[in-house]
Amino acid sequence: MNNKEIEKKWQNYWIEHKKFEAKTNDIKDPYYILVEFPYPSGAGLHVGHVRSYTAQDALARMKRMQGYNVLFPMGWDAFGAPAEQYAIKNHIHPKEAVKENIKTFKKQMQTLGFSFDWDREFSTTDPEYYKWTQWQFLQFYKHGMAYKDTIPVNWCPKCKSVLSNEDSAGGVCERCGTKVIQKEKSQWMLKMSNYAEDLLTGLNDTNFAEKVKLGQINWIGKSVGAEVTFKIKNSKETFTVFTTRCDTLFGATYCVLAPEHKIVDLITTKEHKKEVEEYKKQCLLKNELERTELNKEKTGVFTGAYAINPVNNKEIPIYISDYVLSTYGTGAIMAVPAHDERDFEFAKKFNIPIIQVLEETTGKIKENEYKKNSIVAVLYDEKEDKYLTINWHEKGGRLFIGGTIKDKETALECAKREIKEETGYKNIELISELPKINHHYYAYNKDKYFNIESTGYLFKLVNNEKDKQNLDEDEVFDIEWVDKKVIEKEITDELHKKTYEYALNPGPMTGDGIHINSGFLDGLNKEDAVNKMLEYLEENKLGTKKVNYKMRDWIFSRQRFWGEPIPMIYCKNCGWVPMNEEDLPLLLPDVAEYEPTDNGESPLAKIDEWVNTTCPKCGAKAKRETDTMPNWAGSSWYFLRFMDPHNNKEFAGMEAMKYWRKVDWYNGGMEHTARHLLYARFWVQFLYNIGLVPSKEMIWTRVSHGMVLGSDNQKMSKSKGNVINPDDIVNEFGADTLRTYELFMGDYQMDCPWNTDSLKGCKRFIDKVIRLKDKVIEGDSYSKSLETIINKSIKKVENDLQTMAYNTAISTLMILVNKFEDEASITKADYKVLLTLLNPIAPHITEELNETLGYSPICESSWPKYDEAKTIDEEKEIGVQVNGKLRASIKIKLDENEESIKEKALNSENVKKHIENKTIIKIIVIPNKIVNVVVK
RNA sequence: GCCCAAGUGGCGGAAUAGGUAGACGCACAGGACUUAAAAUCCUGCGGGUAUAACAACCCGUGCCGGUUCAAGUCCGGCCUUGGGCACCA
Repeated sequence: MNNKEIEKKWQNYWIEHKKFEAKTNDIKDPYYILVEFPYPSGAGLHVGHVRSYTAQDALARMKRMQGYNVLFPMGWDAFGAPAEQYAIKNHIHPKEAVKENIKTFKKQMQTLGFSFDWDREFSTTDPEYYKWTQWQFLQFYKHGMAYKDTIPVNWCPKCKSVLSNEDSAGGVCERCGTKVIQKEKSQWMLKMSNYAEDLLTGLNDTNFAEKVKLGQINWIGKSVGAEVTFKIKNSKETFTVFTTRCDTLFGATYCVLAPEHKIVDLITTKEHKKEVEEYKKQCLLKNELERTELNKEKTGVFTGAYAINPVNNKEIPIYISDYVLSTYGTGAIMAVPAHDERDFEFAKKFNIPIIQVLEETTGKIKENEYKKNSIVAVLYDEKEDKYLTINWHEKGGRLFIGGTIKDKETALECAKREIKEETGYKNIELISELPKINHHYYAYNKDKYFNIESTGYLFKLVNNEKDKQNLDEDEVFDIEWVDKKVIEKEITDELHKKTYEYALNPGPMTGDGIHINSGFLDGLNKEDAVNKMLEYLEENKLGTKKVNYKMRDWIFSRQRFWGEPIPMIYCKNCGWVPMNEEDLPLLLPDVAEYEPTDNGESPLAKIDEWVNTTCPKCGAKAKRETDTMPNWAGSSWYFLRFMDPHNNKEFAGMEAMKYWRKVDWYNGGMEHTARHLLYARFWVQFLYNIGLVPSKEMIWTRVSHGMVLGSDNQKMSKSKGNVINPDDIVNEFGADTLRTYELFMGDYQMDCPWNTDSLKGCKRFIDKVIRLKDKVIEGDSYSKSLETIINKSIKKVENDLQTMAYNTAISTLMILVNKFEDEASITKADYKVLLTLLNPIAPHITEELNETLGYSPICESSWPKYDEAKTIDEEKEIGVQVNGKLRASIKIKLDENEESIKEKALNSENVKKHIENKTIIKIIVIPNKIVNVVVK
């Protein structure tokens, strides 16, 4: 028989005998394996799909043999724009296109032998399914979790169409290239922000990969801070800012309001009205991308108003700028340019004072320190690209110019004086004053500990004119101009090093340190100062502790045809009224035109007989909502439906869900780990809170796979011509070869390029397995010579399949096969165990070969057990090192005593050579691993 | 800019807990079988010094430094690539 016949034979066998049917309430333990259901595109199955489905299939097949009741379902996430586009073009109903595509996908999946339970198949576009998606939306609405709000959307003025973020990448319409603008639109929203904290803490009840959890955490974007209220000079208005750094309040030198902030118009003075109006207008013209991406240069205008800093009553100017978002926090900030990147940039541009309130600390703090103020001056010669340094040689190494500030002298005067005294240079120009540093050190010549506040300066050399130096007796050093490299290598003093860094990269100090210029916070570090300030604000009713999240509410409306209709009705008398639950599903109409309307309404808006209805509450004439749900809706709960797919009374029965508990193993693409998973968890948590699912988290482990790239290491795409069609591979090499190769190609969780030559290697491996059958002799126990490697292999393959190390599972089997080949004959038992271990990966050929041995099908047998004692070699070769270098290897018996190992090691010829005339300091023996002889 | 992941032969990739780096496969080279090809089998395959051959030695897991008897693996500092977020105060 050829490949195709064998594959067909077994695929039929599995289906006819319902081998993969998952029965709810089986007495066996449940195990739910889920792989993201695909969008059935016209392009057919991608080799990337094949990789993850095969991986999950292998796990499912092994788990079944291990005695679990495995639920391994498949379905279709078939709503979405491509089907709608196709429909517009060809004037057919998208459901027809979807039907065709599903047929293709399913056929492809079946030729690959995936062990899905097809009895549970459904599509999100089935009315029996989306009925429940709509029903769940109504629950959101009834529990106050869905509301309408006006939100700006991406709008293409030429296509007259609302665009998703993907369709408007780069700020232009994907189809016609017109610049996308923002248009306000009333949309349905789900109050997901209410769940921010629960979605965060819920992660503790999951076993997601760390990076997946991190993705969730970042998306939620929790930050703890304070809201502080500012009064306005000569006005009754106040405004509140959100800050995570209330410890820097003494350093606030201005405030910024988002241009959309409500009080802008109320506080803007007459003199500034025009500018403010103009700026606001500009902001409106910009689309979201321009506001965010074109952030090279800060813009903004002064309102003429002054805020009163509540901690020191200083008057500070209020600006408006679009670098403050109206949608986050309070839409207003206090700006601390000395300690925030953005504020620093803005302050530099608008010449706003910068007040340092936090000093970085360097050196080690000691008791009984003497305090003083000093400077470090960096003098730069632009022409030579060199810096002036003082070389104390052994007495203190290389430093910049430093010195102590005298009484009645400013820091700047001190810096200039020191340069002149120590080096003689007198024509210098100040470039910048650098942030102050709090430094602790020990002075050998004085035998004292010092704590200094050092001000750094960067000067430029104007010319080489010099006065005579004016040195103390103990000041013996060389003055040297050196370049960057020397500085980076030779200046090791922490204070000078740090000063140099500041000179090189002017910017705010955003790290930790100790507070200065901060009244009651002086001397505290960041954390303590934050807490103390919070206390102070709350005591004096100036502000409160506050938590903010980046995560916003979920915009749930799409102006599309091909999505679940939102089951809401607008009545002039009653407002928005939910449909009666018993009237669900609200079906999509059977029409053949799907062009959007000119004003950006969904295509549904044009279908009068569908739109016009009566109010469920008062019976008056009313209109249906014409927006549909986003693609994410149907996929937010499909894994629940798989637990009870034919239920026509509920979306899924509690009993069934309690039996299956949760998804044990969920595999999907990395690109979905943030949003899809977050939406799904939110959906489940809501259902849990209203008592409809058994636990708050319904997914236990989430893992992600790498992409299969083209052989050119690029993403596969038609335009690059590097697409591999799985059908071609199955035709030429067979499904088992393709499956084996896809798992063998590399680390499952990493991207990996396709290589047809490598695939041929897997074909060779399968052929070898087939040829082994000629060596099989009777015998129902393992050959003595193969016992150890067989036990080892069972252990390794079993372990690898459940840790996604598919590639090493296969290499283990290759090693086993090579070993079998070396034998003159192998027993039936030997062969059977090989076939069973390989079966999850290559199910067809292994079933066929197994049948020729006269055994019952592998899918009806159980997974082999290994004997731990027989997985260990009796004799082992270990390395012998001398001073960490490998010099010999010796054979040892399992658990041989240390003395005898040492003796063997020391007696190896090459080891003897290397320890000759040397003293053995110690001999390290790591049992069964290595010996290291340390000599001197 | 920030966060995450990854850098190992000609290539895909191994290396469980710090313990013989390069498993397994591909490609390549030589040989066997064959009229021939395919298939199959055998041998070699990180770089270098060296040798008739063996042995032996040196270097080697992105770069620099550290910890350790011992580092691909741990620590500190960089560089490069890929992915995610992107003015979130």
